[in-house]
Amino acid sequence: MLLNDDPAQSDRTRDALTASQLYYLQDLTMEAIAQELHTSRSSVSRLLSHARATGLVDIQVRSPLDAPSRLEQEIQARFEVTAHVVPVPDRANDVDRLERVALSVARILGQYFDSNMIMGIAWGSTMSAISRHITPKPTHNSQIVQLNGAGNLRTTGLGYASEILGRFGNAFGAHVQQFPVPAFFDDPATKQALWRERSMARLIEMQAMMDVALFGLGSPFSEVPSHVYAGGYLDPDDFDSLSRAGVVGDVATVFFRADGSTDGIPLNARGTGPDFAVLQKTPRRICVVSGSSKLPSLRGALRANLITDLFLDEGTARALVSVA
Amino acid sequence: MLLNDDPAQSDRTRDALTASQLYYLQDLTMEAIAQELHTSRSSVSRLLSHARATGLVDIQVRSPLDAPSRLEQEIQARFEVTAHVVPVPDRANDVDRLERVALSVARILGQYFDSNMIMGIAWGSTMSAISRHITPKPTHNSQIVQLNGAGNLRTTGLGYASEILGRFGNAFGAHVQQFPVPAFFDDPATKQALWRERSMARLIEMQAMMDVALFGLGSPFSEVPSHVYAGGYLDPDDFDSLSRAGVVGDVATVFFRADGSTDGIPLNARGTGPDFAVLQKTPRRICVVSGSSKLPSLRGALRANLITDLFLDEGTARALVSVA
DNA sequence: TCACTCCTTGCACGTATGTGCAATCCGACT
DNA sequence: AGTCGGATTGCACATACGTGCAAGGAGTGA
Repeated sequence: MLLNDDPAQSDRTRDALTASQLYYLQDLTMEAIAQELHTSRSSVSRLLSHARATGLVDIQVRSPLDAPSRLEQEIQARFEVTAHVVPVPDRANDVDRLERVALSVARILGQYFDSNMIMGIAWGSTMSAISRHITPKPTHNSQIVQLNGAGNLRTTGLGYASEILGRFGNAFGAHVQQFPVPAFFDDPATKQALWRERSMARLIEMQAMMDVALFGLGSPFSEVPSHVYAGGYLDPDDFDSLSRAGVVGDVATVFFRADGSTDGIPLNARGTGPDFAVLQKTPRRICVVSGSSKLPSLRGALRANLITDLFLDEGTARALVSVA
Repeated sequence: MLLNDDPAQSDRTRDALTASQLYYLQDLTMEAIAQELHTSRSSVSRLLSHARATGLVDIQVRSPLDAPSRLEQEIQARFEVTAHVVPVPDRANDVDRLERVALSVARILGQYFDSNMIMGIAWGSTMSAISRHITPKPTHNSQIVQLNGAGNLRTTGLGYASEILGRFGNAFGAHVQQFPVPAFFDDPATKQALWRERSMARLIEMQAMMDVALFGLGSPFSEVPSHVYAGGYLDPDDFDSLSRAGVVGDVATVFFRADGSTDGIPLNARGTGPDFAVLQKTPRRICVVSGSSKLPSLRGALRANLITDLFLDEGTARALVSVA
């Protein structure tokens, strides 16, 4: 679970460190570094890639705090969340868009997570994309908690969700707490019963102690349905039920309406995601959104006060503030 | 004094920020960025240079804390200071060596200085080299204090020292407190008198409140004499006096012996640097050394407990620990 | 000891990046 | 309006960099 405890890697890491110092702190060329390290230039190139990929070298882009973009300022003013607008050309398709937002988040995420922290994470296409790109950062005594179950009629969901979880845990050297339950129970009573088990209670308790929550948004009725809605988690009856209840989206499979309310939505009694009350107590709640099809969902999440830090692509940001 | 208050720069800075995000967070090529920004690739290259030079982009090389080099560990163990060994090939000449150590320090310095802090800085060839390369970092309500006077028989020293001070102040957006006195008075009584002036007292008081001190080392009797010893600050009598007193070096024109003591060194009564007692109360005391000719001086400074963080080139580090 | 696999290295190539230079733009002063 | 200096731009070139590939090395198992 730890990062560099293989002693064989130690030499490589040391060289990577030296190369990084020479390259990034002293502006030598790779050629010159190769000479000092008695190796070839291409090896140095690879060493530096390695250094960046493992977080030995950390490149931050810091908005000089006085100059957040106009969009970011406006979002902050209107919704009281810290916005990070990711520049993405409007002509980009939804896949690129998601990928680019996820990549940016993955690079920045380390700034929000540190030793002795607990981070809750959801699953879905957004989280999956992020997980594939996180820049590692070594931490101690930290934990990753799964926010909601991932099993469905076809699979236990353990593979998919735990792959995501695992990448986060690995990148941060954190202990991973899986949540081995289906996304939705058939019978609410089963959920009630299971929740009383001590093993589950422990997990729920950890969720209540999260320092950071990281999640995307689901949007059931848009042209580009999210993972939950396409993955066999819900059947037609469920959709009807959501539709009748006026649901516009979900966070970690907890559904909400345009006004942010969740009460009386039947599916929530069977779902496994954390009550919004739990999320609202979490100090930092990072939401990642790409593509304006998620706008209605985003507005609802904002109304529900689920978000403290919002990452979104430029087009969606513009759309968000375009209405009075 | 502030960094980007020229509104004309604002566009450029915004573009630089966007380009940086695309380049460093999304791994686009400059070509692709040029298209998104509707400009030429070379302009993007220049924008990125600009972003790096102004600290918009911050590249850190973080030793994964479990892996300081053997040298760094040993220095830590033996002298109780945090060591940062800068890799420099042994065959490098003294000028390169100084330049490379200074460059490294200049890039890292921002990590030690923040808003609401006071940093005391000395002058000399080391400090000058550092000042020429500092990566800017915006801070608020911070101050740079000159540690010792710089005037000599030929000049008031204001030009040289204030150029260094100015670059630090500029890089951090900090207010600069100059110390407009000679490095050494002819008559100790003049110093006494001046120190009672309120304008001076205020400055001395600020020194006592420093959060960080940054200084190089002087070494009077080595083959490569430091700035103080070559710059017309001392006459032959002074040298004799230092020699007789067993002086091995100075910090901010305060002289000390091999055992770190300063008492009874006549020149100190006429010098303008801060008492070691003042330095010793400063939480962080960063010393930058390059070239093993400064070894005796460094040992003395270590004995005097003047240093909490030591930056030095690899050769000097090896020499430092080579003696039992 | 040999054969096999997996990992690392250097080479060669194509692409990406930095930079001198000339053209152009912009603001200022006459 | 006209002219001048300084800054900014794009081009073209030289250099620096990333990466597929084949060769070599280290480790493993028969």
